Amino acid sequence: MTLTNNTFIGEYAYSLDSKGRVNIPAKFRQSLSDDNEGTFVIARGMDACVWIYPLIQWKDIESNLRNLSSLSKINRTFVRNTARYASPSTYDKQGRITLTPSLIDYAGLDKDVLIVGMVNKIEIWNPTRLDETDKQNLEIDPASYDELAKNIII
Amino acid sequence: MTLTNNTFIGEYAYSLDSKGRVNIPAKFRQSLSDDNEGTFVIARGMDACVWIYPLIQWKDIESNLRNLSSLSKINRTFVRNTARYASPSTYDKQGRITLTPSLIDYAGLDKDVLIVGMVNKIEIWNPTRLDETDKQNLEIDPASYDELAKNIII
DNA sequence: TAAGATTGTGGGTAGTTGTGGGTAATTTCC
DNA sequence: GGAAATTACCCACAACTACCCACAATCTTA
Repeated sequence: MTLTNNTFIGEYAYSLDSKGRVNIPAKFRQSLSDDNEGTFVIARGMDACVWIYPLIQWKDIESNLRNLSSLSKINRTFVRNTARYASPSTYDKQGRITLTPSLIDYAGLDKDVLIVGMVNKIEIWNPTRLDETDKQNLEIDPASYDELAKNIII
Repeated sequence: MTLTNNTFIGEYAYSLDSKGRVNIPAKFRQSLSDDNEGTFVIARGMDACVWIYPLIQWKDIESNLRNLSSLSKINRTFVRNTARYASPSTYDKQGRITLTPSLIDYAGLDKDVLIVGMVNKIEIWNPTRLDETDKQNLEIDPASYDELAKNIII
């Protein structure tokens, strides 16, 4: 059963092989609409993980970046930080994408990885790091949850 | 996999040889549309790096410069600084373009260089200088950064 | 329950890519 | 005009990547 196109939920324990390849869960691949041509864009996450966007989602980001004039220093920095660590990756016949050494290093990935659906994108974690991050986030100020509640109905 | 035409993302560690040549990453060359005829325009970056535009992108910039009245002093200065150090460069059979000594000097380039995709253009950095620039940019006011991020959903 | 299809994982191979250097053509300068 | 320097073009090789095949485990279906 496929939910909405290009929407990803759920958590999967997969493995990263010696060539830097990870399988994209079949459910996620099925959710990917055809206009993505089997391609994702991998990038640095804001947390210590890898972010994976469907191609068309990324194109949206890209066209926003394109409209930022490089005359302004802050724009240059923003574009550089966003684009620098991103790269397209098409999955092979087995459904795997190849991660860059730089991203594997950034996310501290080892053989065992955790793949997490984040609705409009996918995250790849070192399980240990995700645990640590979870613990830190337990201390989130309840007030900021209240703030969130204004914007989303659960 | 090719993204949009004339769009460049990702970071690559390449080398500048004794003849002043740098390879343009294969992914970037594939992204270059045919009407560029394998030609880039190299210029001084606003940061301490070399900027590389696809030819047709540069033509666009040229026509914008053309529209700046030379009555204003700042316009004259801007046009002069932009045009002065720019020059076209076609890549050879191996995919390399030749940089001018003036630009190599300006960007302080050595053997090891970092090639960064900036969406509509390419930057070539001395890795050490980029590190330094990154550190300086940490001091950017977070508020203005957030302002940017507000308009771009990542 | 059993057979078939699908999915995740490992590894081999051929083609591509990055890098160095050589030679011929072109330009520059005296 | 001719010598020196520079530039453009070509070849070669090593490293890497993309593509292919194989197999075991799981899920689906009759």
